[in-house]
Amino acid sequence: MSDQLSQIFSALADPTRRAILARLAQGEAHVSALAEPFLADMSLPAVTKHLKVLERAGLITKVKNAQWRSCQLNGKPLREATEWIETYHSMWCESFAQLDQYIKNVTKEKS
Amino acid sequence: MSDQLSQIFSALADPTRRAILARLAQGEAHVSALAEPFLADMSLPAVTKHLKVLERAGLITKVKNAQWRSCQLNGKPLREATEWIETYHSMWCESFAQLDQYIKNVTKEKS
DNA sequence: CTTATATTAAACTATTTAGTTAATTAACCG
DNA sequence: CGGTTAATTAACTAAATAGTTTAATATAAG
Repeated sequence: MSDQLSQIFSALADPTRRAILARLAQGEAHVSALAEPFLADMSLPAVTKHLKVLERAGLITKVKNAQWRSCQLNGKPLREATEWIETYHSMWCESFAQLDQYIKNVTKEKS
Repeated sequence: MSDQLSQIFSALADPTRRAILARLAQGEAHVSALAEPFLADMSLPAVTKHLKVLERAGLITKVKNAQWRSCQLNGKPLREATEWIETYHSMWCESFAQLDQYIKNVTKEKS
């Protein structure tokens, strides 16, 4: 699972991490601010770990600013993820593969 | 990790499963045909498990046809995945959040 | 210099995941 | 019926994941 695309999708496969990204879509924020909504459910080191997953996937970058780490969202990996999906999704929807197959099945059954 | 969106992204976070989906985008296929390109690297039960992950995520459906199980791609979950990404990706790119933040930082430093 | 704040690291545990081999089910075919 | 093909299930193992608590680091501020 070491390829970039797998890491991106894997990072997105967690509600906490998606919520963090949603928050960052409104602008950068430091770790404590990002962690605050989750501290009822999990510890701060747990959030740190989620941030590390997002960082390894390239979805966020951290900028050191005094004792704070300001996190910001990185659009490129998200684009790569949608591009992968769109390639095959559109192939499926627009290539009439489904219809082709349907016709094949019908003709096979008739013979 | 039981929510639908997490299951979809988690299913996509594996190169074997993405390859299976890519194959299915060209039309339906039964299990042995799908497994064939991977049998040098893994056993048939391993492929069966990957298909089960895809099925649980709603990405494929299996249709029983004699002793074959014909698998076909299901577009809807892929659409849900892209929709989630696009919501936050476009928010990030078009809302000038980055510029806003930049201005805030600059003015803060000046004071 | 000491103390408080922000964040990460270390060490550990429980659960999930991805794979294995061997056995089982189910349908077809001579 | 008996054998073959297609696919799954069972039982197991190794590695990864998500969380915990405690300890460490680094910067700021009195």
